Amino acid sequence: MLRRALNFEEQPAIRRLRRLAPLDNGALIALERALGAASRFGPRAEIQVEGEPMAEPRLVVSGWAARARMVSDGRQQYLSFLLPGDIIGWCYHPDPLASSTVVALTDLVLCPAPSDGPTLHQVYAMSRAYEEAYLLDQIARLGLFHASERITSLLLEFHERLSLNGMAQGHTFAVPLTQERLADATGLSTVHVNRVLQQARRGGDLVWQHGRVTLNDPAGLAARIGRAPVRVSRS
Amino acid sequence: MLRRALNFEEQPAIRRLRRLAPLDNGALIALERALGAASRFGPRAEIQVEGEPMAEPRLVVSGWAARARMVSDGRQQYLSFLLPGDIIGWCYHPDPLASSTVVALTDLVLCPAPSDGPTLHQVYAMSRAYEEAYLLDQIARLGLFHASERITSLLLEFHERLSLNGMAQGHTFAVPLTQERLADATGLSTVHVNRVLQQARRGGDLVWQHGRVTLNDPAGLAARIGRAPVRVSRS
DNA sequence: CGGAATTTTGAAACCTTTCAAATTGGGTGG
DNA sequence: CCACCCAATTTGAAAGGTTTCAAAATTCCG
Repeated sequence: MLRRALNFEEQPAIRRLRRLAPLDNGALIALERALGAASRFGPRAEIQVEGEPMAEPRLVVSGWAARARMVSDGRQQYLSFLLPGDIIGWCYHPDPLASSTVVALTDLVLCPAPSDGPTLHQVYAMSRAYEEAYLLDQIARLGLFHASERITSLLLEFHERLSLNGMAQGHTFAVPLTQERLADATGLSTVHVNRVLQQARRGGDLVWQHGRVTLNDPAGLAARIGRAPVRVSRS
Repeated sequence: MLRRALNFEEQPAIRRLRRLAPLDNGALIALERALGAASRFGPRAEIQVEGEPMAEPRLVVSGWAARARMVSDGRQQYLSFLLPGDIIGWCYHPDPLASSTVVALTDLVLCPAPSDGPTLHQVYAMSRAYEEAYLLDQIARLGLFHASERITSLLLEFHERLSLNGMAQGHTFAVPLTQERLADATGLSTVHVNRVLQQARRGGDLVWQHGRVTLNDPAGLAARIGRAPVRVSRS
């Protein structure tokens, strides 16, 4: 039992939630119980479909997903990424319709997001604020940046978020995305993503091998594109 | 008194809020009182600054504002537009920091957003949901669309929103933006916005004169770019 | 080991930006 | 009411970044 509890608190999802706001015992118990009701999805599974009623809110336990908009000719734009510890479908109004499709990018484990008590509401509110801030970053990325800056900026976001939930090892972290998906996120063509990535590697900015990325100088890259860490609350 | 009350309900801001959710008498009274405490800003006034603590939530009574990200070299990207009836700074977590700068684009009148009772909370939740949906649209616009589609898409958004709050007359509505600002919103250069707009006029898609836009066939334009009206709730 | 998915390459076409200058338009003061 | 000025729009030409298409090379997985 003790072992299990320990393991529980080391889960990236729980780590993230704890960093957003202090969790009391009741919240931790509710979360541990919710984890027991987790369900599993394969890559390309659609967790939520744009325009359809939203399901109950869920917590990403492990794996990556993306919010996406698709257009008729098959192209798609990733709006944001959902990583372990992120919340899907938390809503403040009745009868909500999904404003985006959510698709699993890897094997994905979700569990119900327990909503007992004000502590968890607090945490979800923080989570929501971060989510919105990253949406704004994504707009600035697409509207203001060139190809290589877009990719740098997105990788820095991954690094920041994966550091928060304990999934980064220093400047290294797993990115389970193909270049095609990176293109869907950055509004570029796959071919161009490939070329820009090669240039970044040759320039010594990063190493990308076997699904793992190492940013050689995250702070330097951030400075180069004028990026500051995302903050949503004073405390 | 009766006259005043009538005028009150015809304000675009109030019209919008009423469409989001039914307002009970208490809410209407609170709103009318809040309008009495309105304050006025000139173009370029900064209502909120990215990274600084957020002020109390406010309601846009009249005029246009934009949420923006700026970079050091003076360029800026508009993230979204704030029109009469929109809410600025409504937040669900404590000690919030602004994740974007809000700047007045015209003469702007704001009033405190009253927060008495569940009715108004409901309305603000709906407003928030729309705001997020339009942010997602903006991402898709920048990531997926070509110049002319971006502009069309944005004008359709304006038309939709200004219809909701009663500020559109059929297919015609005021757009108090210069081409330079349209460029800031669409991630294009001013020069290119100019050329695309000329083409749209010559193609008979729209008329833009004296700050007023007429879309000759909104539904046709929407179909051309695959746009559906934004919906956030089933009801 | 074989087959599918992913990454890589080349060259040409395309869209968009940049720069600089001319033109138009709107508002102000004389 | 006209002259003037500043802001906004318009124009041209050249440079630049990105896409497209098609095919080759590589990697991954069963």
